Amino acid sequence: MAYDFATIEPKWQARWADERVFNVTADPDRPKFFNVQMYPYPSGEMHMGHLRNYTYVDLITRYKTMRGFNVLSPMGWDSFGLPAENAAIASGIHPRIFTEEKIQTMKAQLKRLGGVYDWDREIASHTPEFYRWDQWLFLKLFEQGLAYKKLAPVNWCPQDQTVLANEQVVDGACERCGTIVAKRDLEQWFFRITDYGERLLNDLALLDRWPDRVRVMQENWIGRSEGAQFTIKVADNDLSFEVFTTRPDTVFGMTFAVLAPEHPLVEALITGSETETEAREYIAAARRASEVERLAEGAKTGVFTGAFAINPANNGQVPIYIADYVLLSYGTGAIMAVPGQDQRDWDFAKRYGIEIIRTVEPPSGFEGEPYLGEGPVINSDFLDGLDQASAKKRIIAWLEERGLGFGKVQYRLRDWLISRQRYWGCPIPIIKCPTDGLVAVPEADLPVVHPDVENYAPEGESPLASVPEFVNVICPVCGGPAERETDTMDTFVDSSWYYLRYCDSDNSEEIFDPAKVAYWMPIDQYVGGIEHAVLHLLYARFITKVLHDMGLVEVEEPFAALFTQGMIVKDGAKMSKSKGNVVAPDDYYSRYGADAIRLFELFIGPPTDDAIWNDNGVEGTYRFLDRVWRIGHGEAGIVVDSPPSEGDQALRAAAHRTVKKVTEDIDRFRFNTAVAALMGLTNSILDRLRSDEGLSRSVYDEAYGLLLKMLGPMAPHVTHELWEQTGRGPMLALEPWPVWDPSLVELEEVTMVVQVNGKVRDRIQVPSRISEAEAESVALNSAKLAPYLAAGTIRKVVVRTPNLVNVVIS
RNA sequence: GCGGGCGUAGCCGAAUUGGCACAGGCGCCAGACUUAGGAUCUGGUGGGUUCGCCCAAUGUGGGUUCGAGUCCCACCGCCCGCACCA
Repeated sequence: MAYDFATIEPKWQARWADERVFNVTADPDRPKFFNVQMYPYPSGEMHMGHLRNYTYVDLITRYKTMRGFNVLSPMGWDSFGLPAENAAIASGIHPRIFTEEKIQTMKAQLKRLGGVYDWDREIASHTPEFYRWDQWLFLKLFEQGLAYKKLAPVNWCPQDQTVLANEQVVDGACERCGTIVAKRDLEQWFFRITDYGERLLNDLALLDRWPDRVRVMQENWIGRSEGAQFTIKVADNDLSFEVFTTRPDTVFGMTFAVLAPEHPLVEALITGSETETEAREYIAAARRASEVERLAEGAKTGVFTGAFAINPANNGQVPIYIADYVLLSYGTGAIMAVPGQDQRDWDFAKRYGIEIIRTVEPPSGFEGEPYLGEGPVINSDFLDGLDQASAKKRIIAWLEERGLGFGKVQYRLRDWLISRQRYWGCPIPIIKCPTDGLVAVPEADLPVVHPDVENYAPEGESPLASVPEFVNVICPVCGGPAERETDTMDTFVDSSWYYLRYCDSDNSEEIFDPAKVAYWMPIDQYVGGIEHAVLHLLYARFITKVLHDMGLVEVEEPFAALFTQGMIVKDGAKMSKSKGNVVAPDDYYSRYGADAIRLFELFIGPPTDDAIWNDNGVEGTYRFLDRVWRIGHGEAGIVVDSPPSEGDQALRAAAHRTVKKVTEDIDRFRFNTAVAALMGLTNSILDRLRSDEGLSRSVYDEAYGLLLKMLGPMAPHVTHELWEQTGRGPMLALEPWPVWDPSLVELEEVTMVVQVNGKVRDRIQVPSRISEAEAESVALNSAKLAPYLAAGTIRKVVVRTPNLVNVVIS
């Protein structure tokens, strides 16, 4: 009879909760394990793709618990954000009501899957109890000058009616809604993450249990480059501009200079020049162009300003151009152009007939085009003959001696734009006073609770601005009338520190107790999607370092180990509501139960890889669990009260080998092969049960007990029920993880392969401790080898005990 | 363009170190049970076979090696990241 998961599942879910099996407190006497999944946005919709992650995290919680760790596995909700707000605009329902309903739905789904968390520590970022500390954190950054407001050209999403951080712009489009972003000059709040750029880069080396590709992505994003910055004077007037270059060694090859169209000096240079009209048209066109068009690599175009620059190295005069291939936002927004050693400058010089001077000797036979490789410096006065590294040092020293420039490290990383013109986010705790400027809300007045509004739709500014009772306030410094900041914070601010709050979630006096954080941090296993490789994960590292510097957090890095799981793909696309290819779990729950779903999620493929959904897969794992059930209920064969046969002994050894295999596979995140190994063990038990002599009770009890324990974290409901029903104990989750007997794992006898010239010609059972000489002798005496050996002369015998002998003949 | 990864059966995949290629599952075929089967169970599932075995095979072509899915080179295809960053 098929097992009754519909009864078993609620029973055990209730017991885990009622007996508080997975609720924990800091205990310095026990090794801790802090297991966290990136807290989800409460969309309310959970499909098979989501369940994969939750299954992994729950498996780790249960496995590490059985391994003796004090495991903290909390859950929370990234519950501010646009979907709730957009739903509110559409329906008029308050985003809080909408969000809290979704949270309840998702929580029920997690419980239905059998996920166990310390729910006492549940947090939700939209609650004043949580966002109060967002605001507190903001004030701490503000005090230190790490939060500041400035007028800057920023990314504006016309669809969402809000600004976006650089990290949220993908290929020139809003990463949320795909709308092409526009540039706007706006006063916005920034976090000074660039102050931490070097540390964020260097400390990537500490993250040896992160995927390489995530580290590489962060490295690229931070984008460190070494070079020099120096001043270039404009001929015939007092103007000058700064340039940054990574190739100061090629300065003698500068044959023109380029300013970005938005560069502040441009106006002065073109006014009254013979190319003024042309230049103004070019600048206007560049401003009109979208980011995507600007970034599309194509023909290098530009306009001569009519002005000339003086090369500080040799005082030669070169033309100054405006060109949109130079970006205002990187470096100084102006470059020295050296076509001999730079492809872009070469393209531009060719187009406009500008002189090209090589300053690096290309290898003989090198044809055309800029030379980017190493070679002796030429045409460069006192640098001639040097290699590139020496020339760089020499020219930087030369510039520094004369006060013309200096060596510089440049980062691609920009400050983090954190203000948003939306309703459903944490209010920024700042008061704008006509007398005192930007004033911090006193800590005692936190939280700045965000008010109800009539209309959620953003219209260029935050909906909070439409609430006079909220906006109008007394300045805490001068007591005069003032106005509140109405922007809200990027939700990535919340997620940059939420995991710390899990350590002390109901603290109403401080953001957290540093002692509790010291016990639990760092997170031993962090699990989430690759899409956060440079967003959340970089911000969280930054904020952790800030809190470390404030003395609140001991660790410098929050996530000791990172696992990024693959997606579930169906019909060639990631499972998502918008693609219309989601597989909802409901049918599978009612037909096969939670354990079969979990097991298939584990089995579907290597956890790091995307996996293709298979409609029949859950049925397969269900069949497997049903076999396990029938074995436990004596429906699958015969258990006999007699001493173990040879076959039984082999099964016992196989069971111990499986313990080793499964333990090692879980430790290295190879859940798919761990499940396969358990299926293999089950098949082996069935073989013995169905054998003519039956399976001896002692071996059956041991092997089946091991199977249940190993399967426990994967398919917890059915295994807990079987554990209890077969009288093994009251709570499988609290049993210790099994250990394998090394003497059993090592086989007594192995099959030795005997090859002739690399082809398998015989297989011989030999003792696993066979000596090389014996192995060779056994192999050469093989009757099956005789005809081959007779046909030639033995040249060599390669022996790899105990697995293989290869006889080379000719 | 730069950087990284991948390519194994009809499908998903396994193969810690260079050492028996394809574990486990899906699908398919046959049989059992059955009023029935889209349930369940059993067996099979590259080709050939005198049933002992033999042969072929890890995208393509080369190389190193006694031995290559694994290492090296070139090519083909797919995926990911970065990309006018000076």
